[in-house]
Amino acid sequence: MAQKVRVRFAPSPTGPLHIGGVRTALYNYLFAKKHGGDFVLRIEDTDQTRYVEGAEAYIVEALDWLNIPFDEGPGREAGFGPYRQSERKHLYRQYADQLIANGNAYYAFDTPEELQAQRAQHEAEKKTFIYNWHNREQLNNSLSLSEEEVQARITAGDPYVIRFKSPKDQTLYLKDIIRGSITIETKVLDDKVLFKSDGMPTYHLANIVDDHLMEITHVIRGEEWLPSLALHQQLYDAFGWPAPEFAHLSLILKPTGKGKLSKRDGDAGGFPVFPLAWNHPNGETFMGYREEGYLPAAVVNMLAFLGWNPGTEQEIFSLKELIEAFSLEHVHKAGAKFDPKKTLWFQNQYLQKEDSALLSLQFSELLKSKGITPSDNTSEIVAMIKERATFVSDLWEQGRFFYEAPKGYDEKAAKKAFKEDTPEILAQVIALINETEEFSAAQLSEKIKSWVTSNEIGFGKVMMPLRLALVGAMQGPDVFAIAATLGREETISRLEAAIQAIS
RNA sequence: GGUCCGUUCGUCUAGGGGUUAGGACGCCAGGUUUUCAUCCUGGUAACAGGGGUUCGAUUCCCCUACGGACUACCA
Repeated sequence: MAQKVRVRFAPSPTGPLHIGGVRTALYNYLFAKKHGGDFVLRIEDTDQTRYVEGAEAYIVEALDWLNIPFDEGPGREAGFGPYRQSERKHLYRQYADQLIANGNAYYAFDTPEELQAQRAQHEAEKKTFIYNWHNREQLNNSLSLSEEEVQARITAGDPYVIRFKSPKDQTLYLKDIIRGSITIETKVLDDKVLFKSDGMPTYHLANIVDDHLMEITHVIRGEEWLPSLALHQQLYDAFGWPAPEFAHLSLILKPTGKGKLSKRDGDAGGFPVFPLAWNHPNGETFMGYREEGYLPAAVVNMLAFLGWNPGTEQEIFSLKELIEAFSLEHVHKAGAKFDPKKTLWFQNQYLQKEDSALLSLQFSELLKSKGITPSDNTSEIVAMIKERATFVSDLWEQGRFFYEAPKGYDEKAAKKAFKEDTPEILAQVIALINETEEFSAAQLSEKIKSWVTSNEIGFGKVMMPLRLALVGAMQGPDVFAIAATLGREETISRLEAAIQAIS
């Protein structure tokens, strides 16, 4: 079959996109690109009551930030639109009618209250209420009522829904790319509502109609849809349409404890659960990977490996490599616990790979926010300290001594490094520095080291106070490199300050 | 409760009838760096349990346990 691969990501705009959703989008994207296909974004907003302002824009922005943009969707028309189900409203009714006409669906007049009462009663008797073959003749629908009465009630404007007529005795053999074959007896299925009394289709109907109309070839979605697969397959059959292939992704679980990852886990564990920060209209706020300083490629790489693996031992993958290596057959069946520590590791790997000049642009912004004018050599400074950082924001703690003289000295280190003879030694170092023609790390290193050796002073007595005087703590890159970057004048000034502080 | 899905180191996972059950994160130890981090080397640690099938099961089948999803005129 030479049909072009078309997949869709179909979120409901009820809030921000959680990383589980992001992963579903990512797998869809990777699959589409691997097969030279299209990645469609469809907004499933058939439930008007749950619509949240800004959610759709958030989804679009998140996918763009992550570099997994959709080819088609709201604002990116390609002949299959509109891409919001609310804008496709007029399409669905005729399909529901078609199913009634061919005997696969029926009208039901039961009110929500009546159904609620049925459920309550069944529960009291420890039974499960299922609306299907076993009781639909006793309920209020076009299967139990006469044709005249049905017509009369519809004409009178009685509210009704349209339900799928699930067959009694059929065994369904369903296929899932990840899970293999699944067997279902239709007698346990209920007659799902396809069309609501408010004139909107439910997810089930809209989903099948849209996937068919949009020529979707592969449905890659969350595991929560697995129980609906039987219905969906029956719907395709009832319409006489070829069904797409299905792949159900397992869920992302909490790092500790039981259950799936929820938006609250982020606050509890101190890690983001959303790609972008989100301010809910109701006042709730959630942090995002972008705002916490994660690189989008790191987030994508981490997410890709949550439930999938390439079958090799490589773990760092560019988006291009992911597309190349991705396959649904290698998606793990079991749910994966989310690991914030591993995410940090991915972030660290990507920061190290990031170009220092590029990072220095962001670091410069950070410096400005602290009232510091970035120097011309910011890029070289970043190159020196980035291996100690995981985020751009770490660069400040790792390199602040390049921009301001130490305000004090680490107590423990000072106790160890600053001795009685330290002022004398530092004074001699200053003298040495003044003699150095070219103030470079190499020259400085050469000069001071040979002086230490020939005078048998001991490296600890020189190097430790030197570092402490320049940095304020026992950390950072090579002391001579620091001194060279600081410049002759600043270096001497800091050494003099240290002498002052000790004496 | 019912239906469906799942179960390999603490975590993400590879493997798949005969392997010293491999890698990564984390953790621990050693080395390099006269600091710290990096880096390198090594270590720790797993086939949920019970029955089959088989010469042989971690791998195939069944049961149990545990985990998860679903069970709305939500998606």
